[in-house]
Parts: sequence; C-alpha cells; structure tokens
Amino acid sequence: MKSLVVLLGPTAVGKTDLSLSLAEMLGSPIINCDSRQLFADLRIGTASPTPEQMQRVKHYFVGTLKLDDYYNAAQYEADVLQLTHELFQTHDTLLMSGGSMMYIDAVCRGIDDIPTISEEIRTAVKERLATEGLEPLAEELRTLDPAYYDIVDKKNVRRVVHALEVCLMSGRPYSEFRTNTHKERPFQIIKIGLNRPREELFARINARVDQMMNDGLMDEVQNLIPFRHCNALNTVGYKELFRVIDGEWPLEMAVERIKKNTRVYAKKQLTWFQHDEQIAWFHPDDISQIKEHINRKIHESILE
RNA sequence: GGUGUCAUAGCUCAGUUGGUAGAGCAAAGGACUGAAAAGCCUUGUGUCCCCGGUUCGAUUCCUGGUGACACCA
Repeated sequence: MKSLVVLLGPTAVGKTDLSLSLAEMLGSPIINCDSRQLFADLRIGTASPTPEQMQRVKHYFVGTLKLDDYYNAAQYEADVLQLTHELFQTHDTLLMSGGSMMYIDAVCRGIDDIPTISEEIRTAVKERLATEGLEPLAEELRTLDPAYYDIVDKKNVRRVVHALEVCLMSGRPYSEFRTNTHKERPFQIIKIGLNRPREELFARINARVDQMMNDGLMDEVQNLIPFRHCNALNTVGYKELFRVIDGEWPLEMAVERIKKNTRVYAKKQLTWFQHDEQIAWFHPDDISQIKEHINRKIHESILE
C-alpha cells in the first residue's frame, strides 16, 4: 500500500528542516501544506523554503498562487489528490509538510462537497454586509437554514456569510451539505506531529521574527502594497507591518505584535491538533526515532 | 551621611475616607468542514516589601527595618 507521510506541528517548530531530511530518506518530493506559502511573493514572512532548499528537494505548492487568486481548502484537497495520484505511479511514499490545520484535514479525511460560490453572489453578499451589517444576514440565514442558525457563532462574520452564500447559491439549506463524512483514501496516512516545550517554541518564534526583520520583511511588505487587500495578505507578519506603513503603529510595536500573534497562532494549531489521535508526537531533534517510526509504519502496511 | 518620594499581578500602574483589591499589556484555555497564518468565544493570576504597634479588623494609619529613585551634603 502506498503511504503519505504528513509532517505537521505549530509554526516555527522546525518542520522545514526536518522535512528535507525525511524527504531524502523517503526519496520523495515535498508537498507543501502551508496555506500561505502557496502564494508567490510571501517568501520572508511565511518562512518559505529557500531556493537552496527547493533545489535540494523538489517542492510542490510553494509560491504557485498569485496573491489575488481565490483558493481554499477544498481546492487544495482536489489539487493534492490529483498530484498524489500521479506521483504514486513512481513513488511508494510521499511526504507532505505544513501546519495549516484545515488543509491537512481536507487531504486526510476530506471535506464536504459544497457548491462553489459564484462571483456574483460573493460580491452581492459582501456588499450587503458592508451596507446593512451582519444582523440582517443572520436573520436571513435563520429563515433559510434554521438548523445551522441554531449552532452557528452569530458573531463570526465569516461563518454567517459563508452559510448564507451557500443557501443562496444552491437554493438549499447549508446544513444539508454538512454531512461530515470521512472519505477513504487509496493510501495509508502516517501523521508525524512535531512539538517542543512551550518556552522553547516561543523563543524560536521570537527569534525567527527578528530574523525575518533582518532579512528584509519590511521591504517585502512595501512591495506588496498594491495587493494589500487580498486575503493572502491578511496574514501575521504582513497585516501588522501595513499598519506601520499607514503610520498607525511604530515599527517596534508592530514587531512585538507579530511575535505575539505568531505565538497565538501556534497555540491555536496545537489546540486543533490535540484532538487528532492519529498523530504520533515527537520532538524535532529526535530524528532517528521519527525515521524509525515512519519505517515501521511503512513496513507494517506492506505486510498487510 | 541627611531629607523626601515610592514599594500592590509576570510588566506598567490604579485603588481601598481601615472590612484582604482591578485596569492595560503579557499570559492561559476553548470551539471551528470551502477566505483558516482568517474570523470568533472564555478566563484573572496576588504573603498588597518585612518585623512590630493601634484596632473587633491593617494592604490602607503609626514606629522601625530593607530596597529603589530624587535632591542636599
């Protein structure tokens, strides 16, 4: 049976470094699973693999999207399944690495089939949100899909808007699409979770942000001003520096906020991963144990 | 050495006319299936510097320490 090794963990834990050596061991390219590294021109702020690293091991889905491209977890699921289907012709084991929780789940267990929203409906709802506010939209959702209205977080703009969009798009309640069924994959999934003691992780995050600033993150952000309203730039490290450019925050404060928001993000990732019992957890330094674990899993699947 | 001011949460500070205390920041926790590095929700940590005194009761008032800062020598 083919195997997909999924290397995951909070930001800055050390996934990229380890992924290279695992990829070399497995003879696999690296399938990126970081929703922001998919976009071109976010090199420094997303800690994307360097050109040297990309040369050492072939990477997929790094810098392949334009900043104003619309993309989501469902498309990622389809793209990765397509790619793995092709690569498994010539590989027995593939490596995916990244920390985007929903993207990982989309690939590993699939997400529900929900109609894609047309550009017209997206903009129409967006405009109504801007002029009328959230409440009328929530009220409309209550009529169109009372079941989901009951459970949705009514203060969460994204959720309410998305549910309403689906109702309008399909003419059916959004909750009908939420079947939450796990899709079977034609390959084994081996999840490797990386984690460190909290203090260690936070120290790495803080140091990495300083390094990003030294590497010229401010220049990178300056060059992205024309795209600042793209969702891809609603990202830690970018949104804070735009406030510096706008004169709202001093640079020092923005840097502190980047560090803090990155720490919060790391915690959020850990909270999500916590529920996933398939993950085998390791410290990133325990390379030999990790390799042993992967090899054992692969071996077991061959015997079956 | 003298005088004065200050000492309260991890940090910066507020406050209690005497009834053991609260803001901001930092922090902790949670839910989340189509924009997810987004968006959303919850939580308050304490020898109120130390020893005594007055008092039914002291973090608050008083004596004395200790430390920090300022000014004067």
